[in-house]
Amino acid sequence: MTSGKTGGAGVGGTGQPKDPKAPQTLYRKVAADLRDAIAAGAYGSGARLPAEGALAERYEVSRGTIRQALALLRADGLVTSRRGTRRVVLSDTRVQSFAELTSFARWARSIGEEPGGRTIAVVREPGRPLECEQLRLESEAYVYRVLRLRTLSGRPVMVERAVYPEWVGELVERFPREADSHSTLLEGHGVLFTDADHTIDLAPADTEDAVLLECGVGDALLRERRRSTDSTGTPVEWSDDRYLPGTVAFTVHNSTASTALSRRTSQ
Amino acid sequence: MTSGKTGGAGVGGTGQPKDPKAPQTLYRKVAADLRDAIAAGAYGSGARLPAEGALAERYEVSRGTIRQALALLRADGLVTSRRGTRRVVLSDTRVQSFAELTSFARWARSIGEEPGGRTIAVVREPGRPLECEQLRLESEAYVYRVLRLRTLSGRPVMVERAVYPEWVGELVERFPREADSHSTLLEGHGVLFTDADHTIDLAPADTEDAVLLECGVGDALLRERRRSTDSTGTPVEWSDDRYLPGTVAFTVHNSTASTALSRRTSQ
DNA sequence: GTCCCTAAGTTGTACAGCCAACTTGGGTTT
DNA sequence: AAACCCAAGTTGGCTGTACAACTTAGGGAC
Repeated sequence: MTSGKTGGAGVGGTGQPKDPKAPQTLYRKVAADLRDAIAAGAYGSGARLPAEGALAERYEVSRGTIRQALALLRADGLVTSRRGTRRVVLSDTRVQSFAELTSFARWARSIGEEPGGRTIAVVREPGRPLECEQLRLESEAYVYRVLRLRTLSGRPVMVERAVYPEWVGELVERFPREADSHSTLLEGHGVLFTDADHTIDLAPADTEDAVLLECGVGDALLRERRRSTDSTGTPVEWSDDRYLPGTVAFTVHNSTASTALSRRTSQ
Repeated sequence: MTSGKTGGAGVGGTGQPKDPKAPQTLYRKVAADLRDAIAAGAYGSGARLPAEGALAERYEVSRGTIRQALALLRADGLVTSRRGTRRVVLSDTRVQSFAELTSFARWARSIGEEPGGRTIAVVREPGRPLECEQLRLESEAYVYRVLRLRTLSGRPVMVERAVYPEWVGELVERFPREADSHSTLLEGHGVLFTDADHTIDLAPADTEDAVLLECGVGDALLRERRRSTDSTGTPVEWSDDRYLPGTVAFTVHNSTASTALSRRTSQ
């Protein structure tokens, strides 16, 4: 490298819409550029990536920055990393990871379907013990409970029972009934999701589920319970989502390098 | 710090059995020690961790090493990390993450249950198209197909249909029929799992499932399909596991910082 | 008392360098 | 021909430094 003041030798890839909330740091730009390059087939699946040093020269950044960028790809399972040999491209499919999972609407659009949402009911009442615990509120604290039916291209697919603490619920209450995505609306009000804990198992449909999803009472549904928190670790949402069988599957990549996925005994 | 040659001011925590395969690097030791401290309640849930600089002094390592250690805890959702303020302890429950998930036996023991396994059948035959694709073999390549019934304290809980490429299958074929854990046996032969992709959804029991799990044909089961690879990215195992409802749930932590979890349309 | 601003503390980003551990390929030896 | 060994290349681990971005608490102005 020559001087290293005016950085950037083509990191402004135009591949996909960037997450508006992600800070535009050097290593994120490099990671995004490498993602684009891999998705575009610049390095075929199974090909070996250039050495870290070579990438550092190309992007005119230090090797440490390159390593930060590659760590992101590594965590998503896009590339290997083994001491002694070059990194290898594992998958050339794009992973949207976090944002896609926290928002039903964003996920739906990413697979080319039209998301829909209809709010059935919003009530404010004292939270149940489990809910208060999940939201880290003192028991009996008031919460907002929102029942929504989610559709994919008009077809009912999922029943969402979300619970919010008061400071969030007051916002959600004012959202339009037909709003596509509560999470993007919340972002507009400064409520950001940064972490989520998911529990995935199987639950029988109750009468409400059966009516909304047009299935039989007792039919098995795929259930995802989720607690989302903001950057301070404060719980923002606790939700119980139930999907019709065959409409959705959950995928996880985990590695010895990072990522927490685990089994749990039910209840 | 004074000289920084003879390292280590008490990183030899004796909390839990260490993963024998994880290299004993400095930052892993620090991370393990911090995990132990958190689990032991040294910093109550919600407490603020010491600053990185303070930890660096205490452990007599550089701040960079501390940051590597904290990144591990961050990825597991144990602590927050926000610019400008100290890290906050989020959860004081231990997460075993990878090893626990890849091995049914290890998971079972971690929750205090006695794992059991009975191999029903082992056959060598040409792989089906889906299987060959998952294992990255040319189509029609020979594979080993292993059917096992897994029990928890004697109770049948899961049917495992694993498919291995020949070089692995030859090893598995020689394992005892009642072996608890194939994955630990494979480790003994130098076959290490480092990455896994999981797909979780719901599947109806076929006649074989019904007989083994003592449930009705067509009953809904929680299905986990998993492809595990070694450190070079070579697929080592492709498995279809079906759990009786109510016996297990899958949990994931994901954050904007790392981790890939996503929805997928079924099939 | 309330508001505002500043300063100290803390984490994030980036850079540079050094050595260890490991892989690979090629040449040498047997 | 096969086995062996060595050197070059590459990633992992660790240290040190510097600055930017952000939070928080406390003091001062009003």
